[in-house]
Amino acid sequence: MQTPSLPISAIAESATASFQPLYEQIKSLITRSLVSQEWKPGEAIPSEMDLAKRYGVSQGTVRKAVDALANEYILVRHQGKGTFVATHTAPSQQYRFLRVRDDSGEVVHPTTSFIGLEKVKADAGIAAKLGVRVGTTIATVQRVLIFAERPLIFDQIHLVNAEFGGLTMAALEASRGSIYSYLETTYGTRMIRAEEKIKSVAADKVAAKYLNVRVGAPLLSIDRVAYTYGDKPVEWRRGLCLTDGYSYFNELA
Amino acid sequence: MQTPSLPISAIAESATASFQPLYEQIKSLITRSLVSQEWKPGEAIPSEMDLAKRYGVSQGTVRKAVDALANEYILVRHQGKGTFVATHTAPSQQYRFLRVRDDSGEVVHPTTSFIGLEKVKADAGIAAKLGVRVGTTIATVQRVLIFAERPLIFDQIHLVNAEFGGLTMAALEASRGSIYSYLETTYGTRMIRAEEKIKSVAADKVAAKYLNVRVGAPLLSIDRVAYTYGDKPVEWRRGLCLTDGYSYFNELA
DNA sequence: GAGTGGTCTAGACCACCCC
DNA sequence: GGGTGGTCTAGACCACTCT
Repeated sequence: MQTPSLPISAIAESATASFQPLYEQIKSLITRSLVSQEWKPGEAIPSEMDLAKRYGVSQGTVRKAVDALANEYILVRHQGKGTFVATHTAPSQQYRFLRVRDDSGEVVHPTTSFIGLEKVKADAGIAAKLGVRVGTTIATVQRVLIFAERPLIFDQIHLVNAEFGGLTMAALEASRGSIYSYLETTYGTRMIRAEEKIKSVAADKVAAKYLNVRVGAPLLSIDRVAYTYGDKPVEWRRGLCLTDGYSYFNELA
Repeated sequence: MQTPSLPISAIAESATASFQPLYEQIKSLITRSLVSQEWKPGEAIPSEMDLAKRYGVSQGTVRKAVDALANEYILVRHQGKGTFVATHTAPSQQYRFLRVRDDSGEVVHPTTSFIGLEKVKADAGIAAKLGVRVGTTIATVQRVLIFAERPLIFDQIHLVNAEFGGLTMAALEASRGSIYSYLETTYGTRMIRAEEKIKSVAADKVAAKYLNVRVGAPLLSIDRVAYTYGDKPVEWRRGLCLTDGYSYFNELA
């Protein structure tokens, strides 16, 4: 059969000029359920057969949609068990976006030392990066990441407060893990993607103090905007990183 | 039918303990033809139906293998025309691995100024990175990349000479494009993947001279090993990069 | 054994390109 | 019109997990 019973959005879809494959529509529908937290990080989603019935398409089409989401690390498949909403809480996933490793390529798990948390009003620069109005309340976290006893990264992390109300220093310190895993378990918001801009800068007084180097020492400045489901930006951070014995690793394909 | 006529390698395969899906085997067979240059960069490979007949599998299985290779930018599909071996020669692909853009994210196409070419014997460090024996002849190219009239990157590029015999300054200068597109058209060797290690360093005398900055200015040091078909390393380079008005962009997923 | 995802096949029709 | 890749379906069997 070539013309399947169409999913809910199909009628609206066919009215638009741009053609969208069925599996893309299914992908959007699944994403919608993730945004609405029908299925939360760590939980199993319905089986492929069930989803096929629900959306009125074949199992193969659901499979293609799930394949795409699994490639983006939004879902995770486990043969014989089911398909799960991806999570940052597993130890191996705690620092999924951290590309700094020791020079040999060995992954080093850092510990965190929190410095402070304050709520500020967004200026034009940060408002643009986070897609909010100027003056929106932003939570700013300062911390140092320590690799093998050495302070290596000084982070300033800016979060949209509306998304993460009630964030406190005490809670962060108690969480003892990565910020992302805390935000995920507490607010159900998972970072699925990020963009980084890297520069080489000289250490200023503040960075020099926290990283224990002289003013003027060369550091990596790593700017990051992180996005949650539906490509919504929710975090902007700047990390200043010492690269003495450590490097930023990247794969190009 | 569940048991298809098996591809050539299947008998050997079934004897080994590790199971490999058919489409992975097809992928290897296609890769083998790329390594042997049966199909060269820019050329079309046989249609999916033809490949299916050739390997004795269904079109769907060939499709899955080609899908994987297309995702790795090793092959490129064109609906209605065919599937082609990917190439670095198209203008948009000339600088596929170059992640330096101006701060707004705009792609800037640099021009090249070659400084010199010499052939040297590999020391232990470079031999390890390129997977060759110590003492193997290496061609070392020095150049500066110029972005909007400004010298921004000073590169030292090391190539396995055996792979690229007869490389001359004159040929490089005449090529007027990226090194990769020259190597690809001249030697049929295409870079399919690369790994970079980034540090922040202070400019030394040489870099300061070529980049027109003071000694000690902070620069990105970008180390790269590039691999061709079959994950064979053939190039190691170090670029020293000014990040004044420009940044290194990265996508994390 | 029942249920899940993983692989493979066979055949249909669509969208695109070129003759 | 004929060939190419792109989408979708239907059904089979395999591999893994849990009970």
